[in-house]
Amino acid sequence: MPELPEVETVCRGLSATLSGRVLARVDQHRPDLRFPLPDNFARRLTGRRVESVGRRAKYILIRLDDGQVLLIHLGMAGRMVVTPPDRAAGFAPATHDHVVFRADDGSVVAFNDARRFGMMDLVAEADLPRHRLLAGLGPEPLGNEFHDAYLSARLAGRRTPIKAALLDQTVVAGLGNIYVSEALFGAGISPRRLAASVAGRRAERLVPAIREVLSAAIAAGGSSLRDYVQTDGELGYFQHAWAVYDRAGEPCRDCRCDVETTGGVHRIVQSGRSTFYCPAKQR
DNA sequence: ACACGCTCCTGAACGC
DNA sequence: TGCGTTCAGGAGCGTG
Repeated sequence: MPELPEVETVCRGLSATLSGRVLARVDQHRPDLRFPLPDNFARRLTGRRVESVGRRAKYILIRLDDGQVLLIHLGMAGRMVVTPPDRAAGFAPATHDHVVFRADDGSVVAFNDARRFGMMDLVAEADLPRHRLLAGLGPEPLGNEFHDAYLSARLAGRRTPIKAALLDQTVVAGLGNIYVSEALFGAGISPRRLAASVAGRRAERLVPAIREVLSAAIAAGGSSLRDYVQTDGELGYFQHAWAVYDRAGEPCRDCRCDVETTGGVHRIVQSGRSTFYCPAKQR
């Protein structure tokens, strides 16, 4: 269930494991994930040195020494399961380990994705900006290009709920269902409000609210990075003390209002997905 | 350009 | 115990 903070943490873990290492062996166990894997996928990766591991939106970018970039999206259930060298002897792929990377120090990284909503591609660095999966992405929410003037401009004229607009990766790249609910709570904005009406003061509140929610989750992920690398790659959401997400009927975080009369956190469905919010605090 | 619904797939959590 | 149903999630794609 990875959104930007989870992907960022995965990247950091992968960087610690793979940066500078040579991919000694790559095993591909099926021809496709959500899309077909590239031709000669395993062969093109084998023997390549990993130069760096980066991120764009929810995509992992693994740069290789021949100018190729391995592009990975974890979809909804994808995980990168790291097995360190001292435990890698006799490694056997688990169910749904679709691609297994072995580094020259003995580390094993398995891409496990039961639902196969994940994606991988292998592209030349020069073609990255034009790649069909990356070309339309909006700015990074933690970057300088994301500010209230930009957001107001992008939301102007849009007659869809702000919840849906923030899930649109061309508006801002990296938010998912959970952090959108959390950010709107932080900004005191109702998820039902039309996107076009989020301007001025509200946009000024929303941008920092998004940044704070993501930054806090990344910080929480950083603290669990050691576990992530050393154990089984289990990687749920870090911030399980959510303010509103998955808390229907409970008081929102720090809520002073009476649950008996307000009903607490409300759950509604927008665009077929759950949204959680506190009507007393979000307008 | 924008809005919306459908779809991919599986495991977990339910109800009977 | 076992079966069936529902739900969760990201985002590309087709249609209006």
